[in-house]
Amino acid sequence: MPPTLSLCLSAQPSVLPVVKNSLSKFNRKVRIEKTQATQCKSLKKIRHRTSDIRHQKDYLFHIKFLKFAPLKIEVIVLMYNEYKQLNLSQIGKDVLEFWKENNIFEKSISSRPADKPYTFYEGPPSANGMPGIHHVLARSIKDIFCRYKTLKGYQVNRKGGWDTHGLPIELAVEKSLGITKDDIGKKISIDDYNAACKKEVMRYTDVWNDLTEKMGYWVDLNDPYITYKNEYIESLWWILKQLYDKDLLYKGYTVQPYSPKSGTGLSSHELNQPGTYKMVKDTTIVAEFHLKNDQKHPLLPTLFSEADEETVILAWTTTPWTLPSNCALAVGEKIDYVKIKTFNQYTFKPVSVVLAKALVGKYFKPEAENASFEDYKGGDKMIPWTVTANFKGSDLVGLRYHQLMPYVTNADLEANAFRVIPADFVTTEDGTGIVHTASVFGADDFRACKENNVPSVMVLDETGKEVPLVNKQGKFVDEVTDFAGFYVKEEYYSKEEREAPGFKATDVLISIKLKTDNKAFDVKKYEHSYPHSWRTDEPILYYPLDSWFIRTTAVKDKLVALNKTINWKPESTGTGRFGNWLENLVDWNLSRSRYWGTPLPIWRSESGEEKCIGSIEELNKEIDASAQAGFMPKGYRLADMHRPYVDDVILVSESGKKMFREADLIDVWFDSGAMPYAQWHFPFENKEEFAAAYPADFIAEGVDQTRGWFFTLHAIAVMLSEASDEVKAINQKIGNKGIAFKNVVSNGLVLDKNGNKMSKRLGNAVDPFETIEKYGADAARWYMISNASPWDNLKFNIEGIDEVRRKFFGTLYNTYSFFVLYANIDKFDYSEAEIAINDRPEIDRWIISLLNTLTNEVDELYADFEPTKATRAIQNFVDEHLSNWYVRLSRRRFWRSDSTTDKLSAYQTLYTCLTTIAKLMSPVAPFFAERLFTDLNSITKKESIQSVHLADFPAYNANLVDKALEERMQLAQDVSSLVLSLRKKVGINVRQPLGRILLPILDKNFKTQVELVKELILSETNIKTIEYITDTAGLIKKKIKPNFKALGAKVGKDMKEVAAAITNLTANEVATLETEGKISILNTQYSVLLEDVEIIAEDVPGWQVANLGKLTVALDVSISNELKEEGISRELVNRIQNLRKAKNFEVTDKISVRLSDHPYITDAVKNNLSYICAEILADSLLVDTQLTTGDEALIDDNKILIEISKI
RNA sequence: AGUCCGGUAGCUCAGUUUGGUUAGAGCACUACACUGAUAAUGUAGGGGUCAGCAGUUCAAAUCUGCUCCGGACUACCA
Repeated sequence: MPPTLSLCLSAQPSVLPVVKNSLSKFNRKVRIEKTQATQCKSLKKIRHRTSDIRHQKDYLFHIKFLKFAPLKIEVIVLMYNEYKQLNLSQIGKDVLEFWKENNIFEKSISSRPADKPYTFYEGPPSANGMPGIHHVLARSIKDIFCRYKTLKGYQVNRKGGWDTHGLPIELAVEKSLGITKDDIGKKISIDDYNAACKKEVMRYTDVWNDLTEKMGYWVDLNDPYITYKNEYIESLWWILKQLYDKDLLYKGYTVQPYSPKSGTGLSSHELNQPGTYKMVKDTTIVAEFHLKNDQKHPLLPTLFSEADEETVILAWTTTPWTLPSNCALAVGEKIDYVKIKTFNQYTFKPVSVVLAKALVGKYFKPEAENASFEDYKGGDKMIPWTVTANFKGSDLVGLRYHQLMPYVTNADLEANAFRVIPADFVTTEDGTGIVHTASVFGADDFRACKENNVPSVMVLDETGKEVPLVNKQGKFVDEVTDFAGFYVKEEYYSKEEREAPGFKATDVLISIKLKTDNKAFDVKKYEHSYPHSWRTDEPILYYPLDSWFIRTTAVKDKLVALNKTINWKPESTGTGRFGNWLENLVDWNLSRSRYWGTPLPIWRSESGEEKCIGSIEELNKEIDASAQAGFMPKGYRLADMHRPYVDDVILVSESGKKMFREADLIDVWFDSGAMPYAQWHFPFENKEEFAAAYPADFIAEGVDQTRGWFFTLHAIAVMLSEASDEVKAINQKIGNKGIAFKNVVSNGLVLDKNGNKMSKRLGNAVDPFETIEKYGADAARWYMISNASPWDNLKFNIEGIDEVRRKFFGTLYNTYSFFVLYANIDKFDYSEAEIAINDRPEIDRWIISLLNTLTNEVDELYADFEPTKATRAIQNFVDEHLSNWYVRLSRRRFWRSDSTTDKLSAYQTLYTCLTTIAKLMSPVAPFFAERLFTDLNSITKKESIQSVHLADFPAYNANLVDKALEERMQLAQDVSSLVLSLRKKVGINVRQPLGRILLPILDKNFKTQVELVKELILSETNIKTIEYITDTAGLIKKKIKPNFKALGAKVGKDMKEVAAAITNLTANEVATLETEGKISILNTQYSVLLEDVEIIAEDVPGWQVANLGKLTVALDVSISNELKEEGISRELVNRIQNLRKAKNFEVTDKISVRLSDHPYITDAVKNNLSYICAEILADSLLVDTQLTTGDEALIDDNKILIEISKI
């Protein structure tokens, strides 16, 4: 708001004209706002200088009239805000207040039509950790495009949200309460535990809200969705039921990391905790799998080429305890394998082994190759060997072998297991190039076996259920007779047991047995990294567990196809990382064995009857039925859908049996992926709101969410587009094929300035609050956006923010300051009629042309989600064009223009530039843009909007774009730059006028162009005239350069010769080429045309010459007497202006001047008197031979005295 | 290990899609100039094995292959 000038007057209303008249001395337009009686005495203090006003925020004057009755008058002074210096941090705070007081965010939504929505989904943050600087980046990106679309006239609702479930919260609670999972239900009730989770999850809500506000992120925090709310969970249940009903939700078996000590599965997230992978020394075995010699297989004659030959396949394992469960051997189809005849080192029996060719050297000594087999005696160190066959992995596929450790077998196994299968994960880096596969103890193994229909080695437990050979405590089952009850991992035994004499690890016992049985080829200790449970510190097992899955593979093709309709920024993430991931999609494992999450709404009876509940209403009905059957209290209602309460609900099956809830929770990613529906409590409420906000036009998150939120959003949307009639109907209505979002920006990481990941531990994390407080949110945002594309990692350097502040905001602020300095003096308030574009001078039309080009460019870049390029374009315009050229050249027009039209044109043009820039930059720097815009608009009231964020995006007017003008202005800049550079070279400064410059003309257009910008060049460089010469005068020395691109196609490999020939053309030959348009070279082998070369005027002999590309400028450096005097006059003006400034005169003060008499300057002063007086605003200038007072000044080493005084 | 991104001046980044011979900008540094935009501005300068190697080509920062380094995600394996 403009500052208020309060006047306390003792006056009758009739005195108002007098007051107004007095106020006019402030040189300001005034508007009287209101009057009020008060006590005052005289009018003395009204004679304040304008400069006092300019730098003050509040103006309170106690003006006293003696004669009249008391009267208070509040006066608004119409003037633009001026600032002593740029303080982005303060601007941020002020603007924030302004937004709050005036509800600007709400207005930015309500002022746009509801039938033109632009839908944004907020990926919910988890408020159980402190926000970091990377959140500022991520949220800036979200904010930018929402603000941009608002400017483009869309209504952009942004519902906030909180992600509240999941392991990090459980961990934090356990840490703060000092408990472990085992204590839940013992030391602490599950009730209290859940309450603690709810509290924990919103722990930093205030901090987050504070950051959201301070960084200028506009999102609706009043009514956020919260994933732990019953309504939210109910929507999730509804979705799950839709899937369940279409058989897309099923119970299956999968291999997961498992901790036997704590009896729970671990997520991959838990395995990625620091310190879980440790180096351990394990007993490893290369086992011999004896091939059956009575099978039918094409390779059999090769494998058993000799009578009684015992042929085995070698496979290595670091987990010998899995060998009893071996069910297949995996080979790489493209890998080369060999059969080698040799002896077993433990039993000394002859054997033929199969292994990868590349790994032979690992097991066989080169010097023993083809050694004598007859001379070998058991125990010899040199074991002879010889290669007897070669084949590919694909040749081995299908071979059957004898079960290695036949504790458990059955007909299915005998028929379908114990054979060689192909697998893509097999390498020849380690082992033998053949992988021992125990399907239930390895994820890869499990998958490979499934693909090849290999059954697992399992036993039936007491309930008749199939279980692996290792139980959940990590011990072998009874069926593995030799090792029954033994822990498979040494670490599971107690310390005492391990230290007891004669203790041997199970892996060691297994090796001994295999050695004895002639089934071990090699046994060694091997050190490798292996995952451990972060909770118990013991090695984990990969173990098969029951899990609930979503059958995403059923819609894989649709997922892939629809992904191609999504606009990914950057594209490579969508096609590469995300696309490949979809191509290799597996079913989504939804189960988690935890407490704090969304419970799976499935109840089962012991006999396998199942019910999936899709709403609270449905649940209540079932509870009532169950109460009827006596399983539940009558009228029971579930108050909180979390565990343990939900587990108390027992339902009744069709056959009247008790049904208990499946204990699992669902993956928290399902929570966030379901937000399009659950945030509206769809389909139970808000159906219209949902339909109006589906799918999202735009989402943005970190690239780490590719397989997180981006995937779950996509997967759920596609699944529902198939499974839910409600969603199908809405999709049909809005023409959605089944996607959840149309545009997605995946942003990279924020690293520290050395490229390291930020972490509290390393102490290199940047505090966002500190940064915003110190530099302002705008500078931080602008820096992060302009410095690197959102998807590239950002090396965050605090100095870069400072640079942005100085370089961009500083320049823009200076431009604004420059504008208001003169606009306030001239009372420019844009009340005058708009000057027609054609009546504006060249330079105004030029900057307006560029401004329109910029507007168009920035519009396109924002629309294409390229904020970095947009900011760079704006920055370049402000620095290069607006400040460094337009303002610099137009300076005089503002403070001393002979023509009022010209001056007005300058004001209007610069005003337009500033307000347009404010709008263009407002999505990225919302605070500064707001201040810039309102500071200008509040005075002119040109636009009837309260905030820049309520503006329309500047319209692009193609008619205002004049490419020829832009080109010739570039020419003017280039010529000026060359002249200034020549002046520098010869040491003649710009104040000394010079007579002429010479421009060689290369084409007709050139002269026309230059003529139009001639005045700008002349005034910028202080030159009197431009002359043109053509080569006909023979004054120009030319240089000819081959145009390689044009010649390349023509001469191909003779390029070197041709280039040399062209470069060596004589001046005459060049002239011939120019006049005739072609010339033959290399004995007429080639004919060179004008477009094949570039000819530039390189030099004008005898002149000072400079080149830039094709442009050449020659400068006449001779100085006539007249020019010299003019130069001296300018020096004098300069000294006097310095004095004015030193004496703190106002820019507008008129002065009188007296000079001492000095022969060096007297004539110059005489001959340029009117010029000098006009420049320095002098009413009189006297040369006074008697002058002894005044200030000394030096002009070209001549000392003079100058005395100036205000009139 | 796989997939993806990146490696250009001391620093931050353009340029690579479509190959063209002196590889640019800003910051920083050095020198000079300017002094009514002045905690501003202008001019000039130094500074590069375009990560490395090999190939294609008359010509490679740009295309191809391999390698190295950094990062992310996924997987974690005999």
